[in-house]
Amino acid sequence: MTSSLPAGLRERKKAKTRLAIREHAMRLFEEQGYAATTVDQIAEAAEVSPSTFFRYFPTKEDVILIDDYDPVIVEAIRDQPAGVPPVTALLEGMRSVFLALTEEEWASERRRQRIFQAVPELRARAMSQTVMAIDMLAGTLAERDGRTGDDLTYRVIAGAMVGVVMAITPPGTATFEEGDFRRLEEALHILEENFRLR
Amino acid sequence: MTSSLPAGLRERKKAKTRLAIREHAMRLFEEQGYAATTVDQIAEAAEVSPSTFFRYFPTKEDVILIDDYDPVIVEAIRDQPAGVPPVTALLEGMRSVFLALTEEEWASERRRQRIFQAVPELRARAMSQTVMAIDMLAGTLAERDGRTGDDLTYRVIAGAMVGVVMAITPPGTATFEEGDFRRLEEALHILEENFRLR
DNA sequence: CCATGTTTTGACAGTAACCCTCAGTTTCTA
DNA sequence: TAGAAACTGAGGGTTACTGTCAAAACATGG
Repeated sequence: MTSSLPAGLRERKKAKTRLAIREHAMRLFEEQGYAATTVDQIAEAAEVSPSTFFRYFPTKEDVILIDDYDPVIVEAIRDQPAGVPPVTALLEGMRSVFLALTEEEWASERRRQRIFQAVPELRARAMSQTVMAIDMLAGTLAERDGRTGDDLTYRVIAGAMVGVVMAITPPGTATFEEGDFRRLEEALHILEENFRLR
Repeated sequence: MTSSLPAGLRERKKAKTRLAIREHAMRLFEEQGYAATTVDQIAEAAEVSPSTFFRYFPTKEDVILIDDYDPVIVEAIRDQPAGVPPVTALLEGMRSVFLALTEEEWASERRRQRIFQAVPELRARAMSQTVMAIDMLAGTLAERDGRTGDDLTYRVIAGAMVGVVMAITPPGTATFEEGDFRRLEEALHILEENFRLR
């Protein structure tokens, strides 16, 4: 999932530059804080010009906000067997992706999350990113059943799932990781039993 | 809900200034677009200095993002009779607030929403604001039952409700208004019937 | 190996949001 | 009515972000 075809020399260099910028940015954010770190500093540390920074990342926020796992989760959901109902397909898809992460990837993810939590501005954008995932998930679930993503049923299920994930992520210490899966399952059971209109 | 006690002269003048800034900002956003409108223009139109603008609103975004209805909804939920289950209390609380809005208030709300939709930056912040409402709703629901807002049950219900609201708000044309209530009820029924784990 | 076109890059300048300080004025309180 | 406290206006400084343009690095056909 990480290794891709080397394609051309140009592509490889680009990927390298991109990684260098992100790595140095994360380090500087941790050392000095997000606000105190200027784009110029990141650019200098990564040995590129500030304008190059903005060619790779449209905003300073994006250098840390970019999430690589969304497309992978979509794939995993698509791979669930046909009989599995939507909610279960969602849950199992997420589970399979997260369980496949290496310890290194978890560590990197935790670093990101820790920086998010400390900076309200970033937290806000991360949340809105999560909300946008509703569309994607609804589309994937609908497709599995030969329907379109406009179908209210799939939008509702995807929305509820995303809502629950956000709700059970503890406000302060939140880093969605392995142990949190048990809580998600518990939450879904609670929802199943308590979501009664009358 | 709009009229408050005049308190002192100072308070009244402050409220007036605040309203003037918001009104002129909305007008300019509609006329020239959000990005093309500078804070200086808004300040001049409202006849205050730019620094005064920032004393009333921490950022340019906040001038349009501020939502007056959250505390009102909380009140309405609190006012639901004791026997009513959480999901219904939520729904009925929202209904009572929205039905009480005057046509003028709906019009103003629609203006806000229309500007949101056009500007991705604002949409993002509006969403994250909605997500933050989960905490508030969970707390209110829990309190009704003599529990604390940490209780997973209430967090899950509030999260699912907020997720569903966001999911059924159509991506493009969205302005959450009167007719959308029927859709919310429909969505909740769908969730009730289809949220089965196996 | 070289000539061609495409992509990436860095320097520079400009705009606008945002923050701070310092007077001067207005409003509240005793 | 005097002093305290808050509000206001002006100006300056920092930084994120955009655009242009020429130079350099790379890919490709002969």
